[in-house]
Amino acid sequence: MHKEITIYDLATKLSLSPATVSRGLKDHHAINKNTKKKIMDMAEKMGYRSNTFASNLRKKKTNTIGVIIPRLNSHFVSSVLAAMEKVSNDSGYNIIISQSMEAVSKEIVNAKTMFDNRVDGLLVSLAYDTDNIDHFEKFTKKGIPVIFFDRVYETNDSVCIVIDNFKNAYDVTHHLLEQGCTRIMHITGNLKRNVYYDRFNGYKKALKDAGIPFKEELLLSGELNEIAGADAAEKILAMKKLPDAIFVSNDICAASCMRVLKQNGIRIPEDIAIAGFNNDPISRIVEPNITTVNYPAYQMGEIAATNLINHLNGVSNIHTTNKIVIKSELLIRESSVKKK
Amino acid sequence: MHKEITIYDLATKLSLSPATVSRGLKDHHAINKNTKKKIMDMAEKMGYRSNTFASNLRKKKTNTIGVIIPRLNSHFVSSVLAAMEKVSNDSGYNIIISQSMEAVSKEIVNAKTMFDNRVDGLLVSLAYDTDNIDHFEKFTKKGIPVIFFDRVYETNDSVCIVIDNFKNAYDVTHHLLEQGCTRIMHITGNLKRNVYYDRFNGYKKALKDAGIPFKEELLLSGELNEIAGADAAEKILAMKKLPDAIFVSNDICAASCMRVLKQNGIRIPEDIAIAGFNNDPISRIVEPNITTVNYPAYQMGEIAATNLINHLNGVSNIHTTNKIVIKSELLIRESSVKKK
DNA sequence: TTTTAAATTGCAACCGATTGCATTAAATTT
DNA sequence: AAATTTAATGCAATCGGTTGCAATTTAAAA
Repeated sequence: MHKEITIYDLATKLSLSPATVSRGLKDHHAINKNTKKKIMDMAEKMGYRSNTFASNLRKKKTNTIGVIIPRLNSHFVSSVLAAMEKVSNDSGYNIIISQSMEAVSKEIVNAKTMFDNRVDGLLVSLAYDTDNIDHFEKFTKKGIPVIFFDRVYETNDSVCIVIDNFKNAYDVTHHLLEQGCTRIMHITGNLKRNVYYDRFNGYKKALKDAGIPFKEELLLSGELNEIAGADAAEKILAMKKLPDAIFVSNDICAASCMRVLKQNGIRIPEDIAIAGFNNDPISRIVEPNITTVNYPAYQMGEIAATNLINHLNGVSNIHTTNKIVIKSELLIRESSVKKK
Repeated sequence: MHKEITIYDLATKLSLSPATVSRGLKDHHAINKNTKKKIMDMAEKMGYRSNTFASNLRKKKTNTIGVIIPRLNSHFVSSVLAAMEKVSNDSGYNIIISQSMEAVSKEIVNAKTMFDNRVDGLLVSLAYDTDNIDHFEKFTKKGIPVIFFDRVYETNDSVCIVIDNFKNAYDVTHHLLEQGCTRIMHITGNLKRNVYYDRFNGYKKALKDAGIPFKEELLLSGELNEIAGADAAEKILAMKKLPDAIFVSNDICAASCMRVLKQNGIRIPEDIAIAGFNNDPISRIVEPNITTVNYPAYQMGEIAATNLINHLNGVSNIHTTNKIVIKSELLIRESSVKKK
């Protein structure tokens, strides 16, 4: 357990002032080349490492980005985080992650922690039941940039990165209609949440445009996991009149639902066509492959992090941006195509 | 953008010394109850928030745990991280995450960053090609605890948290043998890595115990993703003599492989039995369900983080521990059971 | 050669919380 | 009433790097 080397040690060793050493280490223009070299070499030799706190304390900057996500349990979230981590890391930023566990209450606590930890910026995907973003106000008030992605809450001054959920859902529904389906069920999440709300509206609009009335009984809103998928299937099987298509807002749930349906003798897509959302790997592996919407998660993470960092570095200003919509598209696969 | 409130501001306002305020805020015993109350109230009222850096600088502690993982792209890693985040968060620790992208070179850089960021402790799952852990020496030299999990490197003084890969693989293979399979293929990852190496040995041992010689041609070592699974299937289909069982070291890969085999008319498990590893959700959704090994990822994350934090808090000492083996077990499902 | 400008380096005051030790006031004991 | 504890608070140094401004040295211009 050696003693930690500081710039003072280097300064003494080199008969220089700590100020010069400090500047030399960060390649300050006013320091002589040779002096710089000497400083660098000595730092290397003595195993010097900069003390982040001292630096942060003085500079009032942490080089840390906070990320708040609902839950770390899906391929989608993993991909987003993977991208954020990569971008941040490449730019010398660290990320600290916390899960709201889908609850505003926890989200509020997380936000406070991030605030107290003085993150330089924040990337947030909201919890299920978050219906206002007051708990992020203190950030903006202090000039700390906050970017929402995927699960967002749009206001005049919030910055959001999303896909066009309305359009995608419209496209999915439209596609199912084209296959001749008329009794299309929609299984989705909490309608308070923009993503599910928008998709629901896209679904309704497509029905309306096709002259088909929306039926309450064909809407199922709840969790969107494996278990919920199986439960949904049971409910469907118990219906008097079966749907001829199901549009699920999430692939895992869709796959699980499909599985139970198949086990009960329902043929996919002949009896019931199925479409999911996200392009989760599972959608490509189950049989039949599930028609879905390609949600560019990695790209979304990349864009969110890049924009935040560029803003922090003064390269660009996100406050001039209100919303970034990432391209996403329908992927038609076997589960929804009714052969002639 | 208000000015930040410090203990000096509080001190002035209350006509106390900063020292008293500092102690009062952390409930120091030598401070009068009423004084404490006054301090707390004023802190609340003025919107004081402690400056972590100043505190860290002084205390030489960051309350931050570093996590290095190969890649954030699997259900397994997500679950581990989810648990680590939860445990850390509940104990007032932050976690910073970085991905080695399966490369030692990056892992070394990540370790350095973590080191320079003065993490209080480190949780690591090694990259594909890491074959020594010298880059973590500086941590242990400084008394910073490092715990390896899943992908570990065992030495006398490293602390590892693992499952019994050898036994699990033995069990899987044994089970396949019991089903009457004799030509059992093994698809796995880089054999340099303990997990794959151990599984491979478990597989070989089971064969040996059954009096079946190991055949090089039945071993396929490479990546273990969706694409690799499909590729493996193609290779298998091209074999002169097909295997009658496949033991894949990863469910995603197994599912993908199975899918291609099925598309080519191979019946699972009749023609070829299949077993995977991890109990990824996908193994429960594809048809047939894949026999696999239940890898308690969440629990592993929990145990790793808990042990580290307990050590940091002086509740226990991990250095007396060498290895923790978590219980895991074979889950027999349709993909491997040859009906009579 | 003198003046002026440019290149280097140093001084010293921060940034905000923590803590060993000293001091003062109040409570107990003798 | 004097001596001894105990309780409560303050002093001041410390953690290590940063940065505005001054000082010094060196090079270029007059």
